[in-house]
Amino acid sequence: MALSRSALMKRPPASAPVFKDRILMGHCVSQMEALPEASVDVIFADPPYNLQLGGDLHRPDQSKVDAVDDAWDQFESFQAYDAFTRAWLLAARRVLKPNGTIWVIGSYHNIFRVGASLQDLGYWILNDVVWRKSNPMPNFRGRRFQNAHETMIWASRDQNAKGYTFNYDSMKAANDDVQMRSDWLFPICTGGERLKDKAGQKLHPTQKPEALIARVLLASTKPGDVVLDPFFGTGTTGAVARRLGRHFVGIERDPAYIAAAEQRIAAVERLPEESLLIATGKRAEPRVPFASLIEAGLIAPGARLTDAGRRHVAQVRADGTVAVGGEVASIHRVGAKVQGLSACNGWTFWHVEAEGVLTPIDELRRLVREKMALRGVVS
Amino acid sequence: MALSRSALMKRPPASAPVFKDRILMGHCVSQMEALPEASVDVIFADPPYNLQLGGDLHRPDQSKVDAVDDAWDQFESFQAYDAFTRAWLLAARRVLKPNGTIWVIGSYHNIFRVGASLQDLGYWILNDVVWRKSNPMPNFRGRRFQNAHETMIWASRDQNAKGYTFNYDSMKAANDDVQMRSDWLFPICTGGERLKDKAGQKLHPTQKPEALIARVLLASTKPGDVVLDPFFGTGTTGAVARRLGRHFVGIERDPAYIAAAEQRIAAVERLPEESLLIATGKRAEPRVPFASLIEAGLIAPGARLTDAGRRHVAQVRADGTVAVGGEVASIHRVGAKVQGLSACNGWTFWHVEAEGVLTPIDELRRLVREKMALRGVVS
DNA sequence: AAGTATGTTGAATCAGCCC
DNA sequence: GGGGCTGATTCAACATACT
Repeated sequence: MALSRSALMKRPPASAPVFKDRILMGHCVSQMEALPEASVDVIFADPPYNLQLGGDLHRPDQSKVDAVDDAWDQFESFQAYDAFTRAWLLAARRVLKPNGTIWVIGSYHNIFRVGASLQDLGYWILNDVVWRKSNPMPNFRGRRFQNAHETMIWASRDQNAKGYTFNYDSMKAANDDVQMRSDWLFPICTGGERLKDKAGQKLHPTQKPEALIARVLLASTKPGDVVLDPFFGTGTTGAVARRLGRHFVGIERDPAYIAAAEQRIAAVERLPEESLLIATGKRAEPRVPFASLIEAGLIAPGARLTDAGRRHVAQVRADGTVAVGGEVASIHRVGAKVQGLSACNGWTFWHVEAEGVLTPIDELRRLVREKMALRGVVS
Repeated sequence: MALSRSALMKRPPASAPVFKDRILMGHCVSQMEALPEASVDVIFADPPYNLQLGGDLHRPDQSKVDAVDDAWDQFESFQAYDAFTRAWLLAARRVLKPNGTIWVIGSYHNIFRVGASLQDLGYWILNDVVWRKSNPMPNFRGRRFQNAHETMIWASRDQNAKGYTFNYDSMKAANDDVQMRSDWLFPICTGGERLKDKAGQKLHPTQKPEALIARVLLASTKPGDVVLDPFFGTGTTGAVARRLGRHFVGIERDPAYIAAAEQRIAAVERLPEESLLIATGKRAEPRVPFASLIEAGLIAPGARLTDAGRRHVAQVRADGTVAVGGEVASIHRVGAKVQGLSACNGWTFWHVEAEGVLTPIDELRRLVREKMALRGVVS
């Protein structure tokens, strides 16, 4: 057999476009419609905010605030903005893999409409995440609270999609060993990170900080995943994806932005492989049937298991089940039964006694796993 | 002014609308329709969130989470929820004075629909304000980010209403003389503040902390103003309004909640005029994720950490974990591992080397904290 | 009395795999 | 695709009991 199955599968069909690590010029809806169905793992979208600014805004010293007044941010009405939102969210959903997820960032001007459209189209919200800006623009007129945050919505493609990527252990380890919360603190994009034109003016009005996108991708993608950004702008998503060993697809209408993004991304170096590994917890450990402990000779059929308080005793049977009284079932079922609970982790509940010392059977499982790793059974 | 229980229950005569400091029993829409037009200064609304919970949820210790499964939170569809939302927002808008404002609190389950409806009905959003919970419930299954905040929308009755109340200087003074931001940190309502029944069970499943409502009223009302709460529950809004010298109108369907609210409010003493400023409590030391050091550029992915004696070396990964040998985990876990201990403070154990000098990463954490303090984002 | 250990609880859309 | 089994998963406050 000359060609392995995996080799065959890796080759893209001749008809499918090679679209990874490319910027597609054009409107986001038509460009997404041209992409293969179910082909991207994550979408990060920073759509127009539909800012409705009245007149010009001036600082207390009378200098004019450089507002977002680009043509692409103007919509005639909420209805027009909704129609646009639904169109691109629909096209995005087709491109997303069944277990893919989407992130959309916005402010109070547009995020409520985006969130409602997401729900209407069948997406299932997983979290809303607040980007707390450590250095937001002040409210110059003193008529409102300082607008110090933006909102990101993280949603799966379908309500019942349970297999989406969330690097829980990685996030927790990076956050002092407590769960990562839904409010994140980052500075806005300034200084050397902010792209400027030759005149020293900012190239894009709403360039997002790379740190923000980095946490998004580290949380919800694996190395090698494909990340689509339908409002690519100057390519922050592409730059971060490349640095983190993810593939990107960008869609952008403005050739000037595309040129800036290409130059920017080309200068990005991918981090070395070993810096990109993701912390994994117990969930990623290989399964070990309890019977393996018997087969490995670590526990003999007929041996007695007890809980830490020696209140319950179970007898090990040759087939990997255990018995308490007339009850014969798995270590988990029996552990639950004797405690009157609906569930129980038998690995941590049951112990074996040797010379008066109790050892949790989870310790024996660890030994089995070590052996498996040595034999190369487990990659 | 003494409030008797019978006085609280008295319905206002239709001819002379004396409706201040009363709880009206009934459905919020019909009760609001019976109120005079343009008669209240501020509305604070905590509507049903339309949580769509699946099965039971258990904590890791097998205890069952007491879910919000009350009938009033059940809606057949998003469409049904939208119809309900539009109905009460419409009735609320009629009751609101032209320069009045409305606050609505919600979570990602409902807040996007509320926000879109507000905009559709002609309200004008002034801010969205994030309530950051200092002690939120964890995500027990580790499948998402910890849901650590709720969102409040603050809106004026009309786009062109410029005369709404915003106590800018009061807010700024209460916030160490920097503008009050749109993200507020408060603990959830527990302990002595949480109303309990005779059996010691919580009286209401979603009682809000008084401190949160107090900041809302101190920001957007003047003493003597009338505050309407169409989902009065156990009367947090009424209690805070009375304490702060504002009038309230409550609407509530459940007689048991009304009885509890009456008793609660009757026990509240109005604060003396001069003491109506909020006290701000800052946490001792803000938590800094190790990942923040990477995001701040103080440590690069791939950098090497060593202990003070240079006996151990760990490599920093892009996701905020570190690695020694095959072990990938937090700075704390890896520090414990290499020393053969069960625990370790990674902040003081690990160092970075620059020009031959070892610096504990705790020093870098200190720098991050200083920056945060300078920007006023600690609290 | 002061500190330590243990138990309880909160607006929650909270599994993955094999057969 | 459905059914069944395995076995992984929590943070900050507050309350209570005990040393």
